[in-house]
Amino acid sequence: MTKYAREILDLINQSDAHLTAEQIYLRIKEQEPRIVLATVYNNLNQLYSQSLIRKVSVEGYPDRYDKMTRHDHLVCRECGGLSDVTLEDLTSLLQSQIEEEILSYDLKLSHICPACRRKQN
Amino acid sequence: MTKYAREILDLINQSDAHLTAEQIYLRIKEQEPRIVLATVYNNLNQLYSQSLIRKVSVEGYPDRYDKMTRHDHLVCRECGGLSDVTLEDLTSLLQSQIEEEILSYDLKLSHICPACRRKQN
DNA sequence: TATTAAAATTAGAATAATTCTAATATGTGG
DNA sequence: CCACATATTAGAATTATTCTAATTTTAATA
Repeated sequence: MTKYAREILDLINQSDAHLTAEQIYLRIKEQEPRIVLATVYNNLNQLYSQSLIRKVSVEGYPDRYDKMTRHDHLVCRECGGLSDVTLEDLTSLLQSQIEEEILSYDLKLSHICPACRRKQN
Repeated sequence: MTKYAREILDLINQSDAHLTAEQIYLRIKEQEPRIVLATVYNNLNQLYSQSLIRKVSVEGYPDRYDKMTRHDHLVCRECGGLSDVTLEDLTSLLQSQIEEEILSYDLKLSHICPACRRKQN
């Protein structure tokens, strides 16, 4: 694994935010001023295809990258904001209901985040 | 609801495919040759914000539109292909595990579709 | 150590999906 | 029929992401 790949992976694993490629680029750039956005994308794609990171896509927003630790997501219907939530592992419950072999699953719960709820009232 | 909105909604409700905006545009255009892609997007956005249709986003592919009927999705890890699968409704099981009010949820199961499995071997 | 080949990175153009803007058309209530 | 609101069109603009070609770095080898 290259230096950049390592740094990007560490950043994602250490951060609780759900960073976009652009945000990751800006963060890494603080330490590595010569890095370019395409390199970040290249590395993210590689890390992703090696299953070292997750990609979270919410319609209307750029993809965000996340650690592999098992957890689900709350997505705010208003602002698209993501937060982590850990619910019971549903793999076997789901697998028992279909023939198809499930490799993994992705569960997103939609809600209104506290900040947006405040704005609404 | 306008004529175009109605036609787009009907198309989505009648089709089992998970159509992209572009595909919807081409289909509607057969009957309504003057329609323009932006109109399709406008109408899709409106239908979506009225909760009359769903939007399914899989990273790496354009958003697809789907009927509201309760069901989950199988997403092929290789080709991004979507298929429907109806598993038990998990709302109350999930809601019982967190305080936050869940408005809805979106469950995607990742697998390798039969076509891609054949290619692999 | 110098040479080479492979892999990674850079720079910037290209692409694809979607949104925006301004002008025009259509529909609707008074 | 008029005036206004809403929808649609045309096409430019934007955003996220990928691609291409040139350059740099790395690793392996003579």
